[in-house]
Amino acid sequence: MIFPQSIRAKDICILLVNDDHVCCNIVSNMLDHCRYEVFSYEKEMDALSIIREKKDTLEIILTNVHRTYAKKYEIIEHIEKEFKLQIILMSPDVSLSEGGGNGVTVYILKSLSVKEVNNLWANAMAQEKSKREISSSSGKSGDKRKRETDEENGNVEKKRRIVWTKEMHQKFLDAIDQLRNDKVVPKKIAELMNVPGLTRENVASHLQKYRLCMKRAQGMFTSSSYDFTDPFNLNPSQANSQESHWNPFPFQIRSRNTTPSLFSLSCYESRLRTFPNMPLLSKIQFKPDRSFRVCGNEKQNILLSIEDNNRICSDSSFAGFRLANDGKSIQFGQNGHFDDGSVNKSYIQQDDFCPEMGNDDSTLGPERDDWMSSVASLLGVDDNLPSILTPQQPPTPSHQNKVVATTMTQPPPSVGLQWSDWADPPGYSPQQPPPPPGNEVNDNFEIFSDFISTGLCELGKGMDENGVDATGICGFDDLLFNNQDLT
DNA sequence: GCGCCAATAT
DNA sequence: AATATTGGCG
Repeated sequence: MIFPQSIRAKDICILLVNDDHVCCNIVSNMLDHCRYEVFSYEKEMDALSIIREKKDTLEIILTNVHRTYAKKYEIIEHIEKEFKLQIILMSPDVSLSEGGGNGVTVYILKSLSVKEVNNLWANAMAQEKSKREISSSSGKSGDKRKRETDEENGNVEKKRRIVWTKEMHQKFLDAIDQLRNDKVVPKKIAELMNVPGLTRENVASHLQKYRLCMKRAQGMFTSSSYDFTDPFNLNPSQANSQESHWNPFPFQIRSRNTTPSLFSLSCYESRLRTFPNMPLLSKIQFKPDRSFRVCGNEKQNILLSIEDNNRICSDSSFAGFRLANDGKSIQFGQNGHFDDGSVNKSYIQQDDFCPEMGNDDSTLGPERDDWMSSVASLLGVDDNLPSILTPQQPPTPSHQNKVVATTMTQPPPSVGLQWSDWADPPGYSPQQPPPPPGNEVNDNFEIFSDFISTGLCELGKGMDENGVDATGICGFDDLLFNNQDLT
């Protein structure tokens, strides 16, 4: 763990010692909004050494001392004694606020609400102000020296680092959109955005990065240009608009999620954000006794495959989708086996839908419904997916040893997505992978050999409700694409 | 002076 | 990591 080197004196410098990310986020957002700096740190002991190192710039310690941490009082007292810093303690543990913990200025009981942070912040501001007034009136001479180097007004107002909030970025995008026929240049964008204090340089810098992202994103997909109107990945997000940091890379996702019991496919979410105006596919859930793999090929497409009982690519376990090489279509399908042993490699059929989702072929369980509506939302169609998914020509066992690729009906053209089967993109020649040891037939390899290569990654580990180890979900941050770590 | 880009700084 | 700054060039 490396503490940010950029730590420096601002109006107030706070060290946030926290292992609770929700908490961290709330606080961070608040502080960002107030233009204060906050640094989070996870390990108490590490934090202590940081405090020692940075004590001259730190003014408040905001800490979430975990109740299981044996030395919690020690730390608090230590901070108090050694550094004479304000301590704000957050804890879910009521008893902490009663006994022990000398030197704690404010207690916050978790979980934390925005309102509480507001109050806290007002409090901290007030304290700081009075402290400042005192110190500036008592140590005038020292201060003056500094002031004088600032020349005259003493109000050079160091250029405020602008924060590209989602709103601002949206304005930025809107401006570009308005300029669609004109030349898109920083000056005009800045004018159209009409944000006070925003300079041409600011916009130029942002534009530079925007274009860079565009280029990278384009490169992700094959040849043809894909219209990324939102390479910054902001539009479809319902996230807190106050959030100041956005993810410049379209396909990154949040951190690893190892929810036990039921996994939700967060990686899909981020994937789908590459499609403007498309609703997020937020929930596809799998039973925990299945394992997942996310594979990437050199074209940066991804898909999700499901292992059956920890055996890779066994009988009838595949579900997933991938971006077609036109960059505008999504292909998805399911591997199905017929009674006579023939394999249907690429269709989605209503009646034996998603056995790997934990449903019996005949069952229309809630999970299936979830899945269906997820796919529906993925495709931007209404929830009546079954009618869409009904194959035009239902595959029958008579298709012996033949790949059945059922073409689906078209979704509304507005979405611009095409149903298609798993056919390889033109000009694509898959490499024959070595047959996996012990597996006579490996249908998934046959179909998806292009995906299953060096980019393959094992997903996070999780436990199911019986304590059985199950492989969970991963994010793109675990993936290597083109041998490049994208994170 | 502007816009673009890459490199570099904060 | 995100943004700013700078310098070179058209």
